[in-house]
Amino acid sequence: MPTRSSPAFEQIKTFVKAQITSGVWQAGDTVPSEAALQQQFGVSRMTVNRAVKELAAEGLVTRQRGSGTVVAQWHRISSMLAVRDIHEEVVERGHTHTCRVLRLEVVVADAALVQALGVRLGAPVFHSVMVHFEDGVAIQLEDRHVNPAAAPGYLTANFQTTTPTQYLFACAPLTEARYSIEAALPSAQEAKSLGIGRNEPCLIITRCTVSGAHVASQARLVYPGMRYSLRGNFAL
Amino acid sequence: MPTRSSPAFEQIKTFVKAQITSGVWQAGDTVPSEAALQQQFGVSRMTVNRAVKELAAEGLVTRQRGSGTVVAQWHRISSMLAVRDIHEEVVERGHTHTCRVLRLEVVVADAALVQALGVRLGAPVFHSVMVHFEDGVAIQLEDRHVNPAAAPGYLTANFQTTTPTQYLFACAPLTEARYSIEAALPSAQEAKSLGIGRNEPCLIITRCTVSGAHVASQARLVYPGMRYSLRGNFAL
DNA sequence: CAGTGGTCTAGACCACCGA
DNA sequence: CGGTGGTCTAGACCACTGG
Repeated sequence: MPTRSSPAFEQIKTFVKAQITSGVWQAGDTVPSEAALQQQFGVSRMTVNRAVKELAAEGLVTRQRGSGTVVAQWHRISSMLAVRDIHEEVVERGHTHTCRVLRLEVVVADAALVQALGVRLGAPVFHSVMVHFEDGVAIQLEDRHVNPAAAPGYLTANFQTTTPTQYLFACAPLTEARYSIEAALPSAQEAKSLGIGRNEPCLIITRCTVSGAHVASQARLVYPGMRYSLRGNFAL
Repeated sequence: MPTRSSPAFEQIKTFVKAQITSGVWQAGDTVPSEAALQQQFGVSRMTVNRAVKELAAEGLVTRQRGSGTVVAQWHRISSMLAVRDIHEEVVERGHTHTCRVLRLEVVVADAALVQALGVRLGAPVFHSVMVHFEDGVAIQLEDRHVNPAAAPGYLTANFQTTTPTQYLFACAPLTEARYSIEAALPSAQEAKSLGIGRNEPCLIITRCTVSGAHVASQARLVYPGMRYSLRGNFAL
């Protein structure tokens, strides 16, 4: 299966993976040392090191300087859950993305915003609410608060051609983000804006992005449960 | 020459990250070539290569053989969504995990199971339904179908001391998984088992795990929306 | 064509672990 | 102490890209 021209380090990785997935090497077993693999494959140690280092990064094995490499206890099957720009996502599916801006305003920071954005109580904060459509169907309501210090021109942006995510990325390079994913019912206002019933469960992503010293933005993204799901897969 | 405080390749990575997060290098800008960085830092090319290669793996830059390295258009906000064992998860939070088995039986494969598990129509399939409690509060209903070819002893396992996830990990090494996350209402039976209202939205994870040639198991995990959320964070 | 990244070598020194 | 992995060098050849 491995192509003849596949790099040596890939062949070593494939070999080790095969030993693990076939059960020849069980969880907890020690993997041959770099010196041993070097002999077995007739390559330099750097090449073996790269192969095993990458397997460790993938979580298949754990390494201990001085003691050795062992097959990881749990082959953690995991996958990158990426939080992406909605426009990109829709276009990638071959559909058309449109957007309707419902609010674009300045509000005064209350206690919750002080906590979330790190601004002073009563300080001005930008607020936008918009609905994103995929081929005309509402799939996301985006309720966002923006720290003016991170994006002073936010209110004058053209959100017909640029999404808030795109705009914020351009003027406040991302350094950190936190998010949570939960299921809940939409508020009456949200249900109306999305054109769904009040009792339709939604996937709600709350995302807080940090750019350098500022918390740039906090977004509440509401997805109708019937129209959206996150998917992912993973293979060894 | 390299400072003893941190490896040279880490210092190079830190430098490049700083240029990106501070906005000196914008998305789409080309990053200095390996030869240039090699000169700048006075290290060998292998060291520079490792640093930039890892940044590419992290998604901060994209590399094109022959043309060069550019700052990635979107800094993916992403996090590992791991397939984890619920018992581990609860214990890690310092709480007590208990489990009530509602069903443990053999069923006959219908069309949906044929599709999901790759068994023949009418073939026997193991089926288990259990509720997991965190400090006595129901947080997950696990409805699982298991391919007997992957875990012949499934029905005789003691699920008071071992979770299905643990059991399957041990006897069917994982090679592949697919999942989807969505928001939906529980079925009447599920609501009753979890002790929640029929109208309480739930986070539903459907997960299909593959071990070698077999699809080992398909699980439907129902989390009461009020009691569970997925969280993640990301930092450059 | 010259420049880029992808891979690889045959050494090397170091920090760490277990006996 | 010998064995392990972590890092690094100063070369090298290759495949690919661009002008």
